[in-house]
Amino acid sequence: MENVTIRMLAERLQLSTATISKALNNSHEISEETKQRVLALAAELNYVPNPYASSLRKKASNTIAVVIPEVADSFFAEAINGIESVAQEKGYHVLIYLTHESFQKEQAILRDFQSGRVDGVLISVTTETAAAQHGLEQLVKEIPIVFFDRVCEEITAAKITTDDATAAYKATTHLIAGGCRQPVMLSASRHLSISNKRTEGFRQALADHQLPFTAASIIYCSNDTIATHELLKKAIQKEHYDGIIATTEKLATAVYEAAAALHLQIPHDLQVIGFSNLSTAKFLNPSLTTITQPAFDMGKAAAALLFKALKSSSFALPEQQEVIPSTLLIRNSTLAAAD
Amino acid sequence: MENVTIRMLAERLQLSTATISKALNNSHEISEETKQRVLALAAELNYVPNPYASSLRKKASNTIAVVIPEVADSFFAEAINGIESVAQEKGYHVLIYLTHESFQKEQAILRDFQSGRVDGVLISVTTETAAAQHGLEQLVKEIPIVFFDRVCEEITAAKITTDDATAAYKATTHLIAGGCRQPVMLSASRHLSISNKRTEGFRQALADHQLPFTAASIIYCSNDTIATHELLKKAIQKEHYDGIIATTEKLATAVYEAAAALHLQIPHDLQVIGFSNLSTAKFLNPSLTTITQPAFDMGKAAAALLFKALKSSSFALPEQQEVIPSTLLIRNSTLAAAD
DNA sequence: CCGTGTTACTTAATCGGTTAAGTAAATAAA
DNA sequence: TTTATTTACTTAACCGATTAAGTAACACGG
Repeated sequence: MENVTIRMLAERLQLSTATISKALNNSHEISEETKQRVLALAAELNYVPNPYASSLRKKASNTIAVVIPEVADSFFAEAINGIESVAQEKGYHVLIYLTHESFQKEQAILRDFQSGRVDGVLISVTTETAAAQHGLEQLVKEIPIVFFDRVCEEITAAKITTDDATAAYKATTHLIAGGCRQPVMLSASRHLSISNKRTEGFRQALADHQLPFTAASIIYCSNDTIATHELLKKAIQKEHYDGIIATTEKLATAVYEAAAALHLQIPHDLQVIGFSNLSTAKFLNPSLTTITQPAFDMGKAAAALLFKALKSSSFALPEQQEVIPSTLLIRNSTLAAAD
Repeated sequence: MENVTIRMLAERLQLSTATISKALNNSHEISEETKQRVLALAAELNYVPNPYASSLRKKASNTIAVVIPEVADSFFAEAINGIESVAQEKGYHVLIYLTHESFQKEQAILRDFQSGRVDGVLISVTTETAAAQHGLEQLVKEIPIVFFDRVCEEITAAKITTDDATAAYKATTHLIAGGCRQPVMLSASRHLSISNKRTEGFRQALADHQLPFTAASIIYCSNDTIATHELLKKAIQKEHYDGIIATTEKLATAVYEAAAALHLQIPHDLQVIGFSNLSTAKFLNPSLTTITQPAFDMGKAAAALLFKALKSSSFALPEQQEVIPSTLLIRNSTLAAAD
């Protein structure tokens, strides 16, 4: 059986395709009676409109893109959840693209969006992304786009972030309160504003407690699990760190792995705080003190902002910013009590 | 600036749109020289073809849909990873739809696919889905579709599964070898073939070890976290289970939660095995013995199968089946040693 | 009774590509 | 030299919906 089209409905009912289209879109130009007849036949024949014909004509796809580094990170998984919940409610479709932290892939993906494939974009950039070289600047002007979590500092655009500097400051203070004198921060990128802000909060907390900030205070880790494991083991042995702030979920578990390999007891030999949304954090051995980001809400907020812009073109999207606070959840991988 | 179209290229080069189209598609009808001129101008003007125009005419969207219950489950997160890796390689786009275990949502989503929005579908059905009522039977005939993990037994269609019965049998045997005499299986559905197969493996293992299979041997849990928690606590207290097989990731952590609430020691009071892909399983307290499903590979296999069908229409997709084995990873939440 | 609106449609152009069918010129074969 | 074939294009239809513009029929106020 062929696909049912508007033309088929028109022929059956001896009406023009224009009438059918308008009837289906509940236009005031069409009589109640005709609308009923059209709707009835459409239901009977199981008519489903071709979205691409409609998109082509209307220049709107009812589709948004989500561009993220990976899904297997509970922050992004939860964020997708938030995004999808809003999109589904608004009748939008969600295309998903994984960059795997590759700036090249990210660029290729974004370039494609100039085709009009999507009405808007939600993006969390790769660790390699530095806004300068990027066509991002250009794209922001051409298509509604909302950055979330990993944003580009240099670009004027809509952004949903969490309070990274404050969170890092709190985490660091918490480590110090637990007796830590040699804290280190594991960072995933030198370029990302999110990383720099966390570094800033970390540095500030060290300064406020008269602890030195040196070259050894930050370790930049790659996305390569094995390399990171080796790097961590060597660094911990050499520098005798007594506290670690892991700024990504993967890095947090990497620390547990390294500690196990070096026979170090968490938290007595080494305190650990992770930026993580793992629902299993409290069941880890020992349970992991976390900076928990409001992933679901950030996803929702980003999507909501985007849809607001899509609805009214007069809405000045690029000026919107929102910061949703993270929470320090104190568990057994650190020593200080809650205050 | 307006979007660049094929017509604009045509006017600039004093050629017909047909020539431009063919040149861009590297048709043999076009001279090398003209192709170069077209490509050069396209690059210069940053031409990106409108996918919807092309989809409309070619009746192919270069897009697939992934329909799953949720993303915040590491099985599905990894599966998406596998799917996306294949899709990206083949130049396909991936639409994602979350059913949140709602059969109604699932139906609405699938119905939309009759519009031609996607060239193929990868689906893992909801816990509520029973094939019979479903329009699934119909859809399978109309559009290439591959079921993965949670399949519909009654439907003849392409399926990628893991060895659920065998895995459950192994898990049960392992519990029994550790001294368990009152094992219980936590199931997420009465309808799903995946659940029934696991039940079957469980039942068989009990029978082979002269243990009774009663109404209390299986607990059906809903998707409601709080209700599940209460249900679990009560059941464990009442029936004095000494071993639990949690058939979903969420249920595994729910068991840890319930055990903590009841002050039960895992594994001494209660052994636990989870069907789970959590990368943190080995860091849990105690580390969790898991049946680990090959999530990434199942995603890849499902996508590969789908693309094979999309490439050649003569390929008999509905007859394809593949079973990829799961692995029992023995850790500290159970007592028996590896054999 | 005439002009003005309103109602309920139809006609035809349009979105931006793709492709079957046609054509003119050049080349090869007979 | 004539016919057949190949090359490199063009023309125009088409995919399926949307929408600006047009129209016929009827109602209504003055």
